[in-house]
Amino acid sequence: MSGLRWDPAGTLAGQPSPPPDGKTMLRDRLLDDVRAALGRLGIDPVPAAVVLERPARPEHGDWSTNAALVCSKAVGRNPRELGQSLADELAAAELPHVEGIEIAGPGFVNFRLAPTWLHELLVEIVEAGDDWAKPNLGEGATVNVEFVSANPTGPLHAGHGRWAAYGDSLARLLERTGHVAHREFYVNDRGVQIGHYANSLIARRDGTALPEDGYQGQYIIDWAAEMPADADPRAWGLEKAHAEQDASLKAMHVTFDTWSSEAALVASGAMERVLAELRATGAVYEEGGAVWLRTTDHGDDKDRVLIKSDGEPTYLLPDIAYHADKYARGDTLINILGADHHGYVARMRAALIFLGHEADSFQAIIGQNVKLVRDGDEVKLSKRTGTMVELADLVDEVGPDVARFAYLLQSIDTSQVIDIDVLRTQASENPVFYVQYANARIHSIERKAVEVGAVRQPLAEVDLSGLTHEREIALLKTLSTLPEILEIAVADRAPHKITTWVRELASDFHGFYRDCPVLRSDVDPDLAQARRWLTEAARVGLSIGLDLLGVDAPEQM
RNA sequence: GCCCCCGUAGCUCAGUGGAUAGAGCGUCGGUUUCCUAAACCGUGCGUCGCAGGUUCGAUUCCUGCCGGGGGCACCA
Repeated sequence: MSGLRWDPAGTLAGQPSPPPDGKTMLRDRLLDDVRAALGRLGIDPVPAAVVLERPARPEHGDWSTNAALVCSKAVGRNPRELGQSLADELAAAELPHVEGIEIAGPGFVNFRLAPTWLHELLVEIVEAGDDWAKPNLGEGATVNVEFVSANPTGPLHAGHGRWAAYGDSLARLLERTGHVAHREFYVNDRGVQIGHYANSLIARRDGTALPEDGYQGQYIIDWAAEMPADADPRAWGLEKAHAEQDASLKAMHVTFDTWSSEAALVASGAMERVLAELRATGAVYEEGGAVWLRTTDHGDDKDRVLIKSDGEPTYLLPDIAYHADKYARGDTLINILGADHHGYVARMRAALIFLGHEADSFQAIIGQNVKLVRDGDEVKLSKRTGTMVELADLVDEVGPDVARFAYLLQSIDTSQVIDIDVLRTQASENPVFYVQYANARIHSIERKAVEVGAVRQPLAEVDLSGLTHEREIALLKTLSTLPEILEIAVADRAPHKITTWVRELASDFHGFYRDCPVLRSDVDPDLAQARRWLTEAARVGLSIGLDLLGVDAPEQM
């Protein structure tokens, strides 16, 4: 094989031009070829179930298709025999980069690719840099992501950190895939809890007994001591809680575009307007002195009260007004909620449908709760009882990177145990450092190169064909999966899939670093240049992955 | 009773329609004249909770059951 080079016209010598949209489309091209070959074998239409997938085992090649398994019944041929015909047909087509086509197992057709496709990929990654792997799935669609939304009656606790990390990372994922994300925090600065909170501050300031429904946390005592004598405890308390929460979130590198005040919304008359709108749909009725919404029309298991028989609105009514208002800041609403709120979803969706919104424009993500462990015992997180671990303290102790990575290690569907002692004392063996260390090693190579005067030649002048070591191939293969990982992660609302990928990438880089020296004197100069650029591609991958998690990529550790 | 999530290696968890189910931690052992050993390599006898069903094929989808967590207000 001759060396693969990048020429100024933007085509790869000896290879077809890359697709104009710049997407990594080898897989799509291969699938098209498979479908065309099936057509020539008389299979029409080709079932949608025919797909290309990555085999679990390397000896099964780089790509595999289930086509023969899926189609055998329809054409009355056994899968292996049909697979053989398909393999022959595809072999005759002499597809680019395809080095071998074999039939295996029950009838899989496996493709083995030449390393040239990975060399082409390397060029694509390096040329695009941080703009690589940006599939435009959203096409500019606006998405409102509401998360955390803790009551403004105290500081955030360590459990809130999970929602902060998850919500922000999901927003980053949406932004990378062609959506416009709007991060929003809803402040319930109205209602009975606020009264209890203000009264607790007053009691602590005056040294009187805490009211029955008061907040017992130490922070109330501290804050009351800070409160100026002439301050309005309610207004001051709300501002104080907001400032503390905002500071904790910023320490985690999470910032919001909008903090929405429930009190301001209600004062604007939005609640009355939304009630009138609901009445206009005929979905509102009175019974037992209360005003009800017929949410059972749209999947709820019982109707819900909007206005209690004492004339006071329930929490639901302002919440409906709020969600309706959010559509001004996003065509799709994503709400990230704790498991204890799952019952709330059906009634809210029903209300929004009555207001004319599409059922799937409101997406609730129900995350499982966080258990906090310290000294081997669970720490209950409650503002009321006073035992709590503040998010600010946790982040202060272990840093934002350790915290975010820990929160994003697992699926949001799994209840999570955060062991503070593990985060703190095992800091050096924490998975986040494993990934960051890979990045630090990349930069250390460049620092060393400068030190010894090893110049990196322009990519266009570098022969990449020497990149055939299994470590080099493994690293490139993992890089190649990022676009599809991104698609899956955003579709599943699953940032932890990025965490998994970035750990895999770091692992591949550490293996490469160990076995494939870049600057050592006994390395062939052409190969050394190719490895310099492979290192750069790895840097791009780590940078994109860590950025999606909101974790820094330090150049030195 | 009804609804949601989970049940995979000693522990913490990935994987979610494919061919012999994977990582990290822990255990035990090995690797360094030149880019950071925060690394690398080897070491795992797992009924993928149990039973049916759908499918050419199920840890993955469906149903039932068992176990764990969370909900089921004219509270928020």
